[in-house]
Amino acid sequence: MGAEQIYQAAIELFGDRGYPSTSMRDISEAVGILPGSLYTHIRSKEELLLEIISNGTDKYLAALTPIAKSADPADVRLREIIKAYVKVAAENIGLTLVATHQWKYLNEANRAKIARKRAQFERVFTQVLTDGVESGLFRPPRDTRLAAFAIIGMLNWVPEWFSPTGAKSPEEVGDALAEVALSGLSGASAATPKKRR
Amino acid sequence: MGAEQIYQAAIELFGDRGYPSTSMRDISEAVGILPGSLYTHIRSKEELLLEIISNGTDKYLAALTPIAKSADPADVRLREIIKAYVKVAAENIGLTLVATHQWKYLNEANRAKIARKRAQFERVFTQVLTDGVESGLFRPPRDTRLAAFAIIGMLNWVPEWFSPTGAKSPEEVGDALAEVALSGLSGASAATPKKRR
DNA sequence: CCTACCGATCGGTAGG
DNA sequence: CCTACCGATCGGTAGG
Repeated sequence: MGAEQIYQAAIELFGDRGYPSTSMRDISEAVGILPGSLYTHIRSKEELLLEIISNGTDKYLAALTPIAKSADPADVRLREIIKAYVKVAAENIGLTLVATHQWKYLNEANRAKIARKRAQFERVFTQVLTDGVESGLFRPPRDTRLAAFAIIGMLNWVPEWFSPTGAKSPEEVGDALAEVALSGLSGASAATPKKRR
Repeated sequence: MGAEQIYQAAIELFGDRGYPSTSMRDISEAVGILPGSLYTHIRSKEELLLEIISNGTDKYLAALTPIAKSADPADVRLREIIKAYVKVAAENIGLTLVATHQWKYLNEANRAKIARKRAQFERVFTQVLTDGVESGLFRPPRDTRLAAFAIIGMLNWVPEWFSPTGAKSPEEVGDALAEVALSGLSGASAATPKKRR
């Protein structure tokens, strides 16, 4: 038995009930030891949260950054980034919920560390959007950062409704969201991307 | 002095720190009375949260439902719904954050009440999307509910980044988000809606 | 609206 | 990893 089981239990519990209303006693019950014994494996509740959020954000950066930096056209890159996000989110719902929302409960120093990673995450999107505008693939939006927030918001909402046992696969969800982001809902089928396989 | 000040203080505090980590003592300090005195005006912390979320959700339903039911074409309705959402969100950031995220902390009976209102909110979007497909204004999406979640997610993210003192007005933000939702990022300017005034 | 207080629960530790 | 416990804080109440 090790720290790993404690982290896994904490991810599920923090994701379900939130950090402040998950007690160390809840976590200790989930892993089957007594509350005080947790502290052989971890330093504090705060450190547990920091580690989870830090790893979670890193997982997204590792999945998205290579796509953003690839040589593909910006529209292809945006589509792949969206699909990659949905895939990671579908496989890590609890982790994603914690990383997206619960950094607010970190102390100031730790929140600053995570803020840097979050800014990096944001830059993945603004970079691809800027590239797309410069290469003439995207209409110049009124504000690039705002357009990035539109896409990021769409994605951040996924773990709130996606069901691993539902009818839609992560692939299908990613395709559908990429279509909204790239072509919107209205307009002719000319803008509709061809189904690839 | 009355219950109103307590509600206002609770909205700000719940929005900033979250429900579980806001204490009744925090709220009592914000309104300038002692903790026990709160209970002359409110029944419990739970009831305070329920009232806030219920009113918040009602505010959105009141703003969006009439637009959804209007006789305008579906694309116009969707644009107006998005703009109305952003306007309400910009004027009620704390309230919106609480209503969107903190219903999870309600007990089961109260959570069920709010779930009904949330389903109604969701139907505003699916209805307009369905209308748009039937009238030929929208391309048939792979899944209407999923397309609705894309738009809702985009909107739910707004209170996380919108700044009332920032450069963009709610109007501008609403226009920009409506453009992404309706036309997407890529494609010809033919799909770009004309600026209206 | 205050004084004074309740039992429950919190994160964490000393000492084994 | 357990026993036993710490001081702090929690939502809420009785009685005025």
